[in-house]
Amino acid sequence: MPDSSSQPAKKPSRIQLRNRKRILDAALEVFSRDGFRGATLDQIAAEAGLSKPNILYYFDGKEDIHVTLLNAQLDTWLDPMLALDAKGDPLTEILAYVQRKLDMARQFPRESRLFAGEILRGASFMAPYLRRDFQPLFEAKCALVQDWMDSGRLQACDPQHLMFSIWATTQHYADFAAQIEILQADKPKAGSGASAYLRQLFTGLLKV
Amino acid sequence: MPDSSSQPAKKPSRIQLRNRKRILDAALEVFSRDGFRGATLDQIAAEAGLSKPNILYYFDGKEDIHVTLLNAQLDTWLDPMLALDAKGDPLTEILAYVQRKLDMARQFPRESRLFAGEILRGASFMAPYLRRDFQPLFEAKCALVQDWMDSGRLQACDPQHLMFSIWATTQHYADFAAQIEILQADKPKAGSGASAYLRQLFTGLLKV
DNA sequence: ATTATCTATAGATCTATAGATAATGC
DNA sequence: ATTATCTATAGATCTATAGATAATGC
Repeated sequence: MPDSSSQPAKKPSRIQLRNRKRILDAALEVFSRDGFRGATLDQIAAEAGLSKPNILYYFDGKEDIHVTLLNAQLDTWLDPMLALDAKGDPLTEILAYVQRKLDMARQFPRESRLFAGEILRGASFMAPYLRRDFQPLFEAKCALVQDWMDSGRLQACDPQHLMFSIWATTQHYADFAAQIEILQADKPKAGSGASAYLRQLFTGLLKV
Repeated sequence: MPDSSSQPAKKPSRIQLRNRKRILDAALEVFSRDGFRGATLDQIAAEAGLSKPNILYYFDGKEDIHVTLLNAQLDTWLDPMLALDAKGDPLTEILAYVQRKLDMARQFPRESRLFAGEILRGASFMAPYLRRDFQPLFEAKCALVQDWMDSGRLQACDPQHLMFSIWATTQHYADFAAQIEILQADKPKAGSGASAYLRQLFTGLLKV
C-alpha cells in the first residue's frame, strides 16, 4: 500500500505516479463541480476509470484526496502574486498581475471553483496552509505595493483592499460563470471585454 | 399536511407560519454554512428546535426547503440594484449602489454565501428564477448606465463588466471572509476601509 | 374533526475494508 | 515476492414515510 503521508515510502512506481495523477485529475473535475460533500468516491472512480476500492488503494480516503489536491494546486494558484516584481514599473506590474489572474480564471476555472468552494465553506481544510504559505506572501506584496505608493509611483490606496478587489473581480469570471452565462444570454459579445474593462478599472484607481 | 407548492391551501394557521419561518431561518444558517449537499435535515431540525419528521410535515423535503429559501431571499438580494434611480446623479447613484451592496454583504453574509454556493455549483436550483427575475433587471440597469455614459455624465466603460465588478468586490467580503480573516490576522484595522477603498476604486473609473 | 408532533424504521446512498485474485519486477 | 486490482459487503449516514398519539379549534 502506497502511503501518501508517511515518510520513507520507497520510490513510487510508474504506475503509482500515473494512477495517483489520474485520480487527482478526476478529483479536480468532481470536487470543483460538486464540492467536497457533494462529490462521491463513485464519481471520482468513474471519472478516473478505476474501481472505487482501487482509488482507496492509492489514497487514505476521500479527505486525503481532497487535501492532496488542494495542496498540489496551491503553489500554482499563488504564482501570479509571487511574480509581482519590485524592479518593474509599478502600474505595469499591477496590471500584468490582474491579467495573469484573469487568464488563470479563464484557463483554470475548475481550480478557481475548487478554492472558492473551500473558502466559502470556511477553509476548513486549507486554513493552516493558507496561514503558512499565503499569508506571508500577501503581507510581503502588500508592503511592496505600499512602498510604490509611498514613493509616489502609484496613486495611494489601501493595498490589502486592492488585492482583495483584484482577486474578486478576476475570479468572479470563473466562480460565477453560471450567473454570467444566464445574464449574458443572447448577448453577441458575451465573454469578451473583461480584460480591457479591468485594465481601465485599475488604471483609473492607480495612475498618478 | 400543509402543501408548499399547490394552489387552494386553505389559510395557514399561526403555528404554520411560525414554524415554517423557524425552519427557513434554521435552513439559512445550515445551508449557508455547509451547502445544499453538506447540510442535513438533522442539522436543520436541531437548529429549528423541531423533530426531523416535523420538518417534513411543513416542507416536502430537503430540496423544497432549499428552493423556498432561495426564492424568499431573491427579491431582497436584488433590491439594491432595483433602487438604481435614473433621476439621480449618475456617479452618486453608482456609489450608493456599491455602498448598499457592501452593507448587505456585511449585514447578511449568510445570504451572500447561500447564493454564492448556489451559483458556484452551477445555479442548478436558481437558474430559471434568475432568468425570469434577475436577467431583465440586469439588462434594464445596464441600459440605464449606458445612457448615463452616452450622455457624458459618466466615464464610458462596459456596463455589464461594471456590474460584475461591483458584485464581485462587495460580495467578496462575505463570501471569502474566511480567507480575509486568515490574511488579516494580527492586523489592527482589520475589517475597516472597504467602503472608502471601493468608493475610490469606482470613482476613479467613472468620474468624468 | 383537524392540525401538529412523536416513535420507529424502511430504504437509499456512501465510505471504507476484508480477502481473494491477477499482474508485474527481480 | 511485490504491487495492483477485483468482488463482496460491512457499517455509517441520511432522506423520507408509516402509523400512532397529542394538542388545538369549532
